Amino acid sequence: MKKRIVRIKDIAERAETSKGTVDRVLHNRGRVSEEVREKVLKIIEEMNYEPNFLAQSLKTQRTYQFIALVPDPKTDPYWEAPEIGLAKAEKELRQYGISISRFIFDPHDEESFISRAREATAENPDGLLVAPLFYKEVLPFFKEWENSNIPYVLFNTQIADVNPLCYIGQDSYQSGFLAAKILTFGLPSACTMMVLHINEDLPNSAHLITKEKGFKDYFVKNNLTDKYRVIETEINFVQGESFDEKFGQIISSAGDLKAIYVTNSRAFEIAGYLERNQIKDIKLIGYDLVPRNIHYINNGYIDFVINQNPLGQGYWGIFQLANYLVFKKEIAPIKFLPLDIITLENLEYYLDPEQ
Amino acid sequence: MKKRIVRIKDIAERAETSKGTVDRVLHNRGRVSEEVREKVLKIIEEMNYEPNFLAQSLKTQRTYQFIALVPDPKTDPYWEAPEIGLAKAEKELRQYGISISRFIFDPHDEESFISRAREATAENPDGLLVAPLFYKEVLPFFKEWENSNIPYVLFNTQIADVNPLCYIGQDSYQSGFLAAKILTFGLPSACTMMVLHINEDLPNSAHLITKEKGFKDYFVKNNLTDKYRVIETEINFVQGESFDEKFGQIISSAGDLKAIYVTNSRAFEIAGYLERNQIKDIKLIGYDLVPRNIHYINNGYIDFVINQNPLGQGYWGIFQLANYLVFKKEIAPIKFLPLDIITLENLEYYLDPEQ
DNA sequence: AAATAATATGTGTTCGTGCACATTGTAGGA
DNA sequence: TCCTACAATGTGCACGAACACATATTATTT
Repeated sequence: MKKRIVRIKDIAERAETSKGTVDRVLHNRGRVSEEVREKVLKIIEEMNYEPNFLAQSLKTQRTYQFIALVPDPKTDPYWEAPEIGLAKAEKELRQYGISISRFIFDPHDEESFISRAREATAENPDGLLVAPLFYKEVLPFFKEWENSNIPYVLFNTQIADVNPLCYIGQDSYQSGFLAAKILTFGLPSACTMMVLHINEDLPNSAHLITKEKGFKDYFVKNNLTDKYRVIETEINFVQGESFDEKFGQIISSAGDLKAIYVTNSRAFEIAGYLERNQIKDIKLIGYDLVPRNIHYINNGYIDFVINQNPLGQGYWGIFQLANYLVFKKEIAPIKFLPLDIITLENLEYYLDPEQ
Repeated sequence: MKKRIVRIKDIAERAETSKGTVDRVLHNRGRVSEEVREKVLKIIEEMNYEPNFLAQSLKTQRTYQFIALVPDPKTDPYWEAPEIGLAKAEKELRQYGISISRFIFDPHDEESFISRAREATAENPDGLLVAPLFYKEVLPFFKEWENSNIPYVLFNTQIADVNPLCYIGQDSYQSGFLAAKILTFGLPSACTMMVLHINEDLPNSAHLITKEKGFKDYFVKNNLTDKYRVIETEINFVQGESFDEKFGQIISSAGDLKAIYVTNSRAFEIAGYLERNQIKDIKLIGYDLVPRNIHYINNGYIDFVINQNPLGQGYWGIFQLANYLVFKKEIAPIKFLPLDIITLENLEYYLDPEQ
């Protein structure tokens, strides 16, 4: 069952022509009579020719510059993970001539995003990976990139009605829906649950609203609105201010509160509060394996987190660009990463970055 | 920041010698004076030479034959998934000269395993991927493979005190532990839980015993033995026999039964029973996304499954062989795949085989 | 000292592809 | 009829590594 590799030379022989001509047919370089062209195409089909990727890549020595337009990891530990994924992809893809430049912006500063995006565009890269945190600000760049035919991959934040090469991330709606399911599973009796947005600029964060909607819809779709009361709260945690006092008031006015669903990776703020006040009968669910969340999973104040796999988002984002540009694969426009449910007992298996 | 690729020729120039000599140093082919050898090695180090994998692979045209010694998918749908993973790895690795032969055995017949393993060994492959279901029978083959220096990767069933290239699969103990956690989370009140082994030859299935131990230990370690009663049952489901009657008796004699933990992928047998008898207050947790389990997750009779990611096991198994033999990477001796918790609300994201 | 053996080092071809360049073929204009 | 223009086709080199083979250098024997 030894599969003989079909080479350009083999095709040329069968077609009674030379490898130059076959090459011209393969790459549509013209200067081939229609008659020969068809004959060669037919034989290519028949012999099931597949270009030898190794030889191709060795010969052309083509290099690809990708740019990752991502938030500064120093501002929020969440953004450390995509960088790890980027680095992993970079390492694996270097031998194919792919290099990745980072253009780092401040996730709380639109202006910094705009100037970094300008710089990135000026570099005229072969592909872009973008965390499009600022909806309004990023739109004109999409246009620009489309005009210059630069494929761009979006991750973390899904944006409707644009045409990226693909989106990589989670289904925000469904992740809210899942959070509701888990909490309901653990709280068979009627109670109050809270959706909590911490330190977020909500009008600019459509995906958080989508999570909240998914969470609330779970109760509607399962006819549980009479049993559970869902309240929504926003809170800003400012260093130095008395968070505990502020949040204590919120809790005491919330009635029979038994569960809190934090829509971003800052569940550790609440876990800290619960620990300081020795509150053990409020279930807490949040997002992401950032170090402080891991700490509170380990000591039991966070019950579950949903892993958004930010590492995988960075990794797959770059890989999709490579798949498209280098390996010429078809790319599905959306790659939803799984909604991993993580709790103390399966935590450690998600910490291995090798995965 | 353009990284100039370092070639053998570059090293030869810097060392004032020829590429032939550098090549001899690189491959320890001898016939090089100690003096030159050291100089070349030093320069290789200095210039940070990394062989161009593409050129290497193109030139050598080395082919690798891997053999997958796996159970017949026709006997149990669980075994369909590793085959999909194998096929995926095969496709990605074909261009590196890797081919995979399947040696399929009957998972209920030791003899068929032995004869397939004999045949596989006789082929003298470059690497083996084995599901070592039969502990006693597989041991002598490990010896043989080690003597012939054939690396072998184990998956699905972990075996102690042998030296595979690596093991790929789950931590059975921890998965039982996790199952107990989930059920306890959903059942805050005291009740009885059942560990159920369906159609299994227990003495030959150490990993199922390990799961059971993990499950039971959860209650011990969390001081819950007074609250929850855990019972253990084995049942064989034979086509045609009245399963419902047999199982009905088991249930009714079990007292306040509120949860069943099925240790293999056959939770669907119980789900079917629960559906036929319209029992809705028994939580059911099992393993794996086989089609019939998916069916019962969708209609609510299975609450959770833990995904053993059999597809990933096949995929990674082959990839580890390739990483070791072809890409010369270091291989960690154990690769535990995550304990994915799957329920209706996040099911679909685990069904995409592309992941 | 010359012949031979043994060791050390250098050169050239090959893998499959892409592309530059060389060659052949043919039609049309002088 | 010869020359030119241009389309059609063929040839050869390069990419980086591996290996066979050729050549140079030194050591050993006669």
